[in-house]
Order: sequence, then C-alpha cells, then structure tokens
Amino acid sequence: MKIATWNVNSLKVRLPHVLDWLAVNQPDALCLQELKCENKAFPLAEIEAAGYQAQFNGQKTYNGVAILTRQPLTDVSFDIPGFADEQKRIIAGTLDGVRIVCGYFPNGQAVGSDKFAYKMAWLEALTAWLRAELLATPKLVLAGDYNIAPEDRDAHPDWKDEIHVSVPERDAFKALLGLGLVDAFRLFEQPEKSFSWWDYRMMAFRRNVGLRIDHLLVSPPLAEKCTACVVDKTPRKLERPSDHAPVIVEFA
DNA sequence: ATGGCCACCGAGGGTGGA
Repeated sequence: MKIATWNVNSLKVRLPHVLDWLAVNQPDALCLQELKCENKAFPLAEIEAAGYQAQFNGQKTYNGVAILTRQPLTDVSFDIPGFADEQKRIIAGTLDGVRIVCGYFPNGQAVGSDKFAYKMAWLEALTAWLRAELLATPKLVLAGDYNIAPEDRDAHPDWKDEIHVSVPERDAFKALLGLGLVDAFRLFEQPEKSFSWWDYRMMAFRRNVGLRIDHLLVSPPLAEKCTACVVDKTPRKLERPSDHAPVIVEFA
C-alpha cells in the first residue's frame, strides 16, 4: 500500500499537477490539504476521470482537506469530534483496514498569538481523539501538513522564526509520538537537509532553505511493514508549484 | 533596505500563509 500527503495550496490552481502526479505515482491514497475551495466547487469529475474517488471537507478561501483513493474509503469522518471549529482541517477514512487521518494543522502565525493558542488547543484535541481512534483501529496513518518541524535537523539554519520550531509545538509533536506513532520518514536513511516546504520568496527552493513540516506518522503495526518513505521534490520544480512537496510512504 | 512570493476576494489593496 502506498499513501501520500500533499499540501497543494489551492486545488483549483494545482489540479493539473495533482492529476499528473497521480498518473505517475499511482498511490492507493493521496491526502490533500489547503484545498481553498468549497465542496460544491470540488473538481470531482476530473479526479474520477483519473481513476480516483474523493472524500472532501472544504470551505471557502481557507483550509480544506481531501482523501483521494482508488478503492472506496469507508467510515469517513469529518473534523475533530467534540472540538468546536469552523475551520475544515480534518478528514478521515478507512482503507483496507487502515485508518487514514488527513490533517491540515493550524499555522500558529507567531508564538504567543491568539492563533498560536488555537494551534495548541487544536493539537491537544487531535491527540485526545487519536488516542481513541487507535484503540478502535490499531493500523493508523496520520498524514498531513503539521506545520511543525520536529527536530533541529528538520529546519534550515536560516529559519530564524520561532514558529514551527518552538518548544510547545515540538512537545505537541512528541505527544503524538507518545501515542505510539512513529515518524515514517525517520525509519530510513535520509539525505541531510531533507525538507517538504520552501518559501516562494528568496529563491528558497533553489537554495534548499526549507522546513520538514509535512509528515506521515504511522502506528506500530504499520511501522513494522513500512518499506520506504520519501519526499518527492519533482512537483516543486514545475511552473507555478505548490510551496509544499508530496511525501510518500509505502507498506509491504 | 527587516521584504522580496503566492492565492484569495473582488475590483484595489488587505489578509493569510510558513
């Protein structure tokens, strides 16, 4: 099984990239974030023509998540139960016994801001919900744009801001690991300075000044079967790219 | 020089992203 995550920064703009990427990579599931489109504007026909089904949780202008699959997704759920939130950041579904949770974690803007407080509350609610989800479905993947670089090696030294690398954010990431989840990327040897996001400005991609903030955390039964996890920088080199690259995990 | 880019909305510059 092959599962990928990709923050596309507008599905409308990036649809050609997504369709090309599906054709080349043929994942069993592709988790998308930052759709920036309402459900009624979701490009379902184009995705179905590419041989994929879609479940989506969209809103106007901001946020929005989807899971594309070749086979039907079951037990689809939306948002974090019991966490009052206007922002569409979570969709989950089950594929061949694997619970796939697709999340667009809050940015947080600046440490100490209102948006940072929202980010931390959201992370706490997510962690509590996943604790229960893992009991119900021991095979689980948490895929998405976490907006957290978990360790120093996940942020280029030129990243001077606190946001995405602060202690509270990293502690929240560790709390997810505390559920038993494993960072699939770190199960394997990786190049130094492996990132998944590069600022559009300052020629950041060409200089590889980035952050690794898109992750695939997997539960122990899946970690045992994990055979590969890579960042695919190919789409970031295209004209008018997303600022994020897809990350792919494979299981035997 | 403390911002440079991109997408959104909506009709121009403001907001948010990371």
